[in-house]
Amino acid sequence: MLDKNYQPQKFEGDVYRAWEDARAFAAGRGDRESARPFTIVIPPPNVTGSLHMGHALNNTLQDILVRFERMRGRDVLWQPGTDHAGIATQMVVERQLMERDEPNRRELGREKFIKRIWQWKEESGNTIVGQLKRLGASCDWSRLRFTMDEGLSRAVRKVFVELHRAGLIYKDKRLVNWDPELLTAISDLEVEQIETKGHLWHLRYPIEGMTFDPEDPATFIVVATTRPETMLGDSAVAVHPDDERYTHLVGKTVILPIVGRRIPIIADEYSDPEKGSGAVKITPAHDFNDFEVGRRHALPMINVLSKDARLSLQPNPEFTDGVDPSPQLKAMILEYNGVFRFAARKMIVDRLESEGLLEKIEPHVHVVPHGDRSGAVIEPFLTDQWYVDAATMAKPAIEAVRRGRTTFVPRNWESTYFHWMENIQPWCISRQLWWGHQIPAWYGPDGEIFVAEDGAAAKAAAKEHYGKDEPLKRDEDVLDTWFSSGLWPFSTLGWPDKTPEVARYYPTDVLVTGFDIIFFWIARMMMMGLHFMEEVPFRTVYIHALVRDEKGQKMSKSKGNVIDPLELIDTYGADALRFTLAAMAAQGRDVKLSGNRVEGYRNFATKLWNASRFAEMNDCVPRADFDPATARLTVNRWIAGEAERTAAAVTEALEAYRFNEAAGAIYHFIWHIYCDWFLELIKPVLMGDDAADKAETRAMAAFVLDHALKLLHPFMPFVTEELWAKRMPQGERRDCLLMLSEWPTHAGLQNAQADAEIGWLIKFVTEVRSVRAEMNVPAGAKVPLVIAGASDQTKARAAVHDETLKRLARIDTLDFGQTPPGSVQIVLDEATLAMPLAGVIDIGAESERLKREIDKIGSEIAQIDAKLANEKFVSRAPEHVVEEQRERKSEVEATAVKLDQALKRLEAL
RNA sequence: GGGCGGUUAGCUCAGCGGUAGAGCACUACGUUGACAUCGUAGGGGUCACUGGUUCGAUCCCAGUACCGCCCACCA
Repeated sequence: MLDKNYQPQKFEGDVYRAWEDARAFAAGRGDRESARPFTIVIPPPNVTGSLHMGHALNNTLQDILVRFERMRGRDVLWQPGTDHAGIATQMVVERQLMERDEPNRRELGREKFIKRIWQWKEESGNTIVGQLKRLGASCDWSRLRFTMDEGLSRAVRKVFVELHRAGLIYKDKRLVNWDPELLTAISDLEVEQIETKGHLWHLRYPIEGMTFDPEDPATFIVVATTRPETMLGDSAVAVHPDDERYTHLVGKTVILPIVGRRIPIIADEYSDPEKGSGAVKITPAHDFNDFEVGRRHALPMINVLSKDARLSLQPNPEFTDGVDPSPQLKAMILEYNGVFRFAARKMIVDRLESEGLLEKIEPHVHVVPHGDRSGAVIEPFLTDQWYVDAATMAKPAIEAVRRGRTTFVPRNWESTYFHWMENIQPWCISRQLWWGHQIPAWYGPDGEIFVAEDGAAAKAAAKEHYGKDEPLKRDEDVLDTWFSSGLWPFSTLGWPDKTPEVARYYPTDVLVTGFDIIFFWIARMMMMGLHFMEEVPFRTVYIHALVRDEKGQKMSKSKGNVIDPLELIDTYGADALRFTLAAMAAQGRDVKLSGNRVEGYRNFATKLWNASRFAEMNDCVPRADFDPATARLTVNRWIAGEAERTAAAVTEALEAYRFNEAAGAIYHFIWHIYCDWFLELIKPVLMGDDAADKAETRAMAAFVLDHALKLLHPFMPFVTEELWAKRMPQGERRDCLLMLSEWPTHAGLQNAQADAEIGWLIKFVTEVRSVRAEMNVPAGAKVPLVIAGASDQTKARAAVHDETLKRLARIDTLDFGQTPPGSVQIVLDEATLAMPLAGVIDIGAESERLKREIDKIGSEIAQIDAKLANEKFVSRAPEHVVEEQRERKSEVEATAVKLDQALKRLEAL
């Protein structure tokens, strides 16, 4: 017996356990050995993470696909796992140490700190796995992987070594995005450009050989800068070669204020005459553009900052222009060193101002790079880092998408992918962190680098190189988290071992993810997959939207507009949340989530629950020997056809990744066809006493309900599985789980005659109800009805469905004959439905109603006439469109005639 | 600066070269033998604007306005 109410909290956990107990999620099940595999790798959530709405959407869509294909008989592998998320995780544990007043990271030391993180990971690292289970995710959990598992770490080392050997990984000294708070390099992608109100300082640099006079512009050159503190590291002033204002100065030298260093005025096209003063200071060690200018002109790169963004001036020849520092300079260095960058800015501006070297300060809006994790202003910083030659590796990855070996859905994301890949920069992969894959590179005493998969191999290589054993020191840095994520589609399958899984499940079928990680992740997987597996990692990339709040804003903790999916699951059930996300996941549009939408779909689950209760109460039990194609009753033939059409629509939509259309189709079928009409139409049969009709109808009601449960299962797995089992007469689970049952693929159940007849029936009932309501006939009142002018077909139909019509339209007697005087009249095809309600209704109102109908239909006739009178329309529009209009015209005209007659009858009273 | 997307009912969104749709909200009625987490009926839209293509445009094309996102850019 089903409970009276739908209460998802009561069974979702049990249903999930039943699936797990049956090992229903496992790939390579015995019954699917010869089946085609279907593979999805999960975008691994951070171990630190807990389920947010983005995960909920992402995993719901994957689960829908996976359940759909599993029911279609494929051998499904949905490969789960989590990501070690280098910076994020390290920060979480550091924060925890701080909160607990425990020794910090540095005090602990690397080894103990890493141990601590592992400990944390064991304790609370898998909360998100439990949360994904609550969502209903049918991953093969027995294959759960973590990016820092030994196997995956081995893959990382092998990839590093091989790419290094191929010259695709190299070490280089160049500017990186340096996070002075986290004290690590980060990649371009981890930098967020934030528009900031700042200032533009115009500085006067005195020209050598002239006596500086603030009143005489000929004695100095003005440079504009947003970062005056970096002027200590200037090594040139650049002007545009064509800028006539400055031509006479090119080749001259200026004396860098405060420092006194002599630096050249150079001509370089980088300088933009429109910007600032047209002359720009060049600080190669602290600006990406200046770095390039510096390289072109072989300028010294003078670093004036420390790793934590304090002034750090070295009185070396580079800094002092080769001369011994003066006592004043020494004093200045002492004064400035250790001053934080923004404080230094003020000190320097003040000093320049006092010396008459500050021309003006303008307010200035510009974008400033910030670290996406720390929020700190990023410092371009000159360091040694490891890089991947992304430009080379991108080439096959671009080609693969161009040739359609991997396809994006929706297609337009391909241009985003191409644009980025074609302009890709060297990828900085080293991070000055402790948590992650330590770079497999060792250094000899003379700095020689030995890249090898382990220490022993490095040692051997060193021995061969030096001719004897030398002490080696391992690179302390770790790899960018995305380096290991890039291997995910094959490292999770056991690569570099030649496992059966690699052979069977790679390449994967589809990757489901948000557009925000196209660059971070998709691009890297493409590069790595093509290089190491010589095959794309996935055939299709389905890009879904971002989930926003109901006002369309991105959810964020700071805005406080975060909707917690787990709370929605608690309140409405996982199925309601899943269905909402699927129904709103139209391609190319963000998902704006509102709570009452979820509530609406919870109500849908309730509806289904109650329909199942109805089936239960009426002994509508599936019968193994029942063949829906043999149904005799029109209503049963009709519903079978509708079920078949719906299956086709859902299937087609899912194949095209149109989740919202698939969801819409099954929703409409269950609620508005099966419940609203079919169940109402069969009540008289079920209450009646024709045993054969009853048996057929029960079997059909059960068959179609099962069919609907299957179609709905990918979207609402819990309630469908529960109903599948519980509504059986024994109240016991069948040996077969719904999730492992077969997807409906019937054909030949449609029947045009049945469709027409039930269509007529529905129109009949709807029209009568509508007119009753309009005429204020009390809802409870039963009225007589006479059908005038009925054809034989109509008479037959009315006779067969006599009880149904009476029940649904609230009619007490249903006869054929002439329209009685004083009737409310409805034109239905060739017939007129008359309800003799003289005395009950207002004749005037009825006459008004008929006139409105006549007006409406008149304007439609006019519209059609205008079209048909248009010679161009008749000659140029496709034949079937013209024919359609002609047919429509004759139908509508016939109706108009009948309406006129009806009105005349009424007025004749 | 480069690119992408959006503008359809009060709200959130589908859709489409030929009668404009859903959910929620709203109004009226309703304890009809699954369901008030419901049923029946109803109101509500110049499909942002301007041109063009077409027999016909909400839909295709161009432009405009507004909104949003991505990439680039510390003068």
